[in-house]
Amino acid sequence: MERLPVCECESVHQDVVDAIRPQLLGGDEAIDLAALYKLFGDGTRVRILQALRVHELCVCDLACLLGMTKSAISHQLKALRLSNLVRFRREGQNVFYALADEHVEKILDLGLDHLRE
Amino acid sequence: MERLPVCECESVHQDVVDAIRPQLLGGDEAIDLAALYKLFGDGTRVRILQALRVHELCVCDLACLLGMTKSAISHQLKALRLSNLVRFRREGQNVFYALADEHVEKILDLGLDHLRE
DNA sequence: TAGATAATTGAACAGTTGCTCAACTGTTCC
DNA sequence: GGAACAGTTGAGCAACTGTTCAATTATCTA
Repeated sequence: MERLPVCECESVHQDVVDAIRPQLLGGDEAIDLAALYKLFGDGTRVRILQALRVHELCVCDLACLLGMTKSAISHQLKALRLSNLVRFRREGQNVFYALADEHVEKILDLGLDHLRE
Repeated sequence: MERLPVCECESVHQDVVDAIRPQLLGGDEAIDLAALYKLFGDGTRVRILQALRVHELCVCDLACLLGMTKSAISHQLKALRLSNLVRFRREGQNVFYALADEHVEKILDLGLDHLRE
């Protein structure tokens, strides 16, 4: 546990800072949260997730839909898979992907709300 | 408007893909959404935003709280400012930052909900 | 079994990102 | 005015990211 935020300033509002400090996100928690949002922070991944809201899709479908190579799509799906944002099932030669839970949809909607003000 | 997603696959589920295509996010919209989430996709920025939920803070306070230089904090605040996630007011030598609206808090909460399952 | 297609993987490369450092602006106080 | 401090800015650099490419795995069919 690192803790020693030496401040370079003189007149900090010490009371407020001290009050906030215990409420701050732990280092790990901040990193986990950032890692989650990082996955939504790429145009390709966002379009994949948005497409999967409508219907489960195989890698081929997604590649076709987004006009990208299967390899590129597969790499992104792997990232989404590792963070449990999507789930998948194999059916013959195809692997179908779907959103893992409704949290993902809520996050997408909230972002779109903000953009559309 | 680019449109020519030639598919490298043979047996795509064409009906589903065609049905989804019009519902897909426009290129710009996907990029804007990703850009928004990208801002939440960094540990420093997330900690800044989380701190600002409690009380408005000056750059110095944030630097002290996070144990980082004022320069590093200021760079991140600039990014948050340019996307209207925070607002600021100058008071003497200090510049106080605060969350721009409650959308930001909602997004943070939704992410934390997901992490804590 | 061999051949075809779907999907995954790892290395490599260009582009991006976040911090540091030094220089600079803006405000207060003497 | 000038010193002191808060904050901003731009260049530079190391670390990270997303795509491409080539090779590989997995499944189906003949």
